[in-house]
Amino acid sequence: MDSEEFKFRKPGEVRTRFAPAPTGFLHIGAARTALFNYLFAKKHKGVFVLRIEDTDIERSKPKYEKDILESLKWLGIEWDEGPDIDGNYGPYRQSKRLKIYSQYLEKLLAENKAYYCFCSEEELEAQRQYRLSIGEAPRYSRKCADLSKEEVERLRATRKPSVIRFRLPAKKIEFNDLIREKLEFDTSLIGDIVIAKNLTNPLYNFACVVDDFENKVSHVIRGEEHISNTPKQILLQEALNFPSPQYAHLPMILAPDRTKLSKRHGATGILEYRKEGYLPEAVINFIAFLGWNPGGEREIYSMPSLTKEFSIERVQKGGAIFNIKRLDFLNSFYIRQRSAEKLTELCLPYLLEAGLIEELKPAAEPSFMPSQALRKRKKEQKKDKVFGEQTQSTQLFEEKGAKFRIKATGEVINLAWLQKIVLIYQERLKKISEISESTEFFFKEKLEYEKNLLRWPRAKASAQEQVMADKEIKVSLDKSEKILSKIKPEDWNKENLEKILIPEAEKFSKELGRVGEPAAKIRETKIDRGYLLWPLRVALSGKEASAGPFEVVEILGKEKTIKRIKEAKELL
RNA sequence: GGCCCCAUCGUAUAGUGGUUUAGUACGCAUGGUUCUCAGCCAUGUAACAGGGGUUCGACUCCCCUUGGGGCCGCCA
Repeated sequence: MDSEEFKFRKPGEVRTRFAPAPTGFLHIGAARTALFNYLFAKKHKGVFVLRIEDTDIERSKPKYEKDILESLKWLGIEWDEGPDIDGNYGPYRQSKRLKIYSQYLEKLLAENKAYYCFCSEEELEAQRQYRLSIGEAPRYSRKCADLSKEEVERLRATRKPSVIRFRLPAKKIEFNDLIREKLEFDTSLIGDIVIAKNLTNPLYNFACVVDDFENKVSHVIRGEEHISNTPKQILLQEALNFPSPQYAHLPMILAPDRTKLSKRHGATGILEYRKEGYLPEAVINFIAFLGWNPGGEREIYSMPSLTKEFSIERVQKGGAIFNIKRLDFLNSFYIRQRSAEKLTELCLPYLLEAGLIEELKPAAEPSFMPSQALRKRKKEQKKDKVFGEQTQSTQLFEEKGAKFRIKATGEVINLAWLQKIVLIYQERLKKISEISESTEFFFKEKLEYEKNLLRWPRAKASAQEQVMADKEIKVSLDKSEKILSKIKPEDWNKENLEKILIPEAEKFSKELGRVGEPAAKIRETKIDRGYLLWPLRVALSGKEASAGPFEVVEILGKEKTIKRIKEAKELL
């Protein structure tokens, strides 16, 4: 409570904090602030504190607190001190610390460093407009600054609305910003700021100063928008006899049009990125490089290497534009790094969500399970249904017998089969969420596509402008069907299929060639496997772009492959 | 309007007075591998905002202009 307590911070000990207001979802900018505080603390073997600044009772919402905690957890930004993940905030939520603030407030009042102000909001607004109109900074007139004790008592007794103002000393303030170096302010331009609505309702600048002191914060790393709050807070520290922490103000993160990042520019909440299928390591790597870089040419950094390399001096001063293409690049990189098991686990929720597959009904709940435990389990399952913590799929992985069913056909499938699909799309995914759209053809009963898609497009682009005729497509598909029908089930794998189909495709290219041209001439033309492989692949996938035909044929299996070829021929 | 902050390719950045015909990555373009897409490989594209100083020498230091941003709440 008293400034002696501050001395409990060991000399040289680094303590940083992230102090968000739960008035919105945790967005990219705030996440980076949290990251840099975390990195700085870890780099210096210090302590990272999380504190919830909910003094604005109107706008603070529990759902935002939850969102903040869950976002940080997902990103792997772990706090050493702060609320428990499951809602036990202890002293790390300002609304739980009102007594502490009121004590400091009374002290300031008693020392005449703060005073009650009874001016009405209308009055203040009129003043503000006036000062603005004469080209000056709006500043409080100090009308109530020198009210006598008796007058204050009288006014308070009448229950006239009041606030508490800080008698802000007019002086030149200079502080050293770790990123921007020397910053100077003339506080005579600021005026007496309101530090509390009343004894039990502190406002940001005041509560922040008290908490930074109480939390023994050594380094305040925060966004650029707080630069102008810093002189006010330093003055408050002086009045309260608190030591000043070191400051570092991070550059803004801007939208592509150089304006402030907002909802207009797509997803801004961190958890939205999770839902879209971004990996936390990609998001971390990406935001770490917004306004900072280690100086070398390495671009891929994990949390541990970031912790090792981070230095506040290398933080940029200018604002950084958020470039989603780069995030996508990093995300696809990290997707390619994941193991097949992990990636499949990540894809599962999307496949389920898209209604492509469903989980086989689990065995009925044991009847002896207490109803309370049952309800709790149901509740948790509901919460984590799709994009939560994926606890369900993890569990399923552990149970070897995990099975799914293709919704459209009712076929029972296992994880190994899903893993094969995921694997051939691993290098094609920018975001996990793309898995359902690009692989849906594996799960459909019947494909729907334009008949023209079956035509090999390169044939169309040839000099003669000749297109594969329907008849030729049919010949091509017939050929594929014939070849594939002869392959034994035990030979039905990618390597074998390739070994058989490639020579056949080359042979077919010579046989067929382009419409109307004599075989002799065609033999001279370049071998083009597309005449056989393209119609085949489209017949199986119904898509212009997909994974390779051999892989698709293998995974689809003989029966479905033949069926789809037949269905394609019916289109012609 | 006042105060404050910032400024290298489209984007993120390297660069801390001569090593720079300014490097890297993303993006984009072209070519190769390839039935397609993706991936991979190769090549290319593109920047020191402008003007004054200081200096033998300036992307690097100083000033001005311009441009961008932040704050000026009984929000944080």
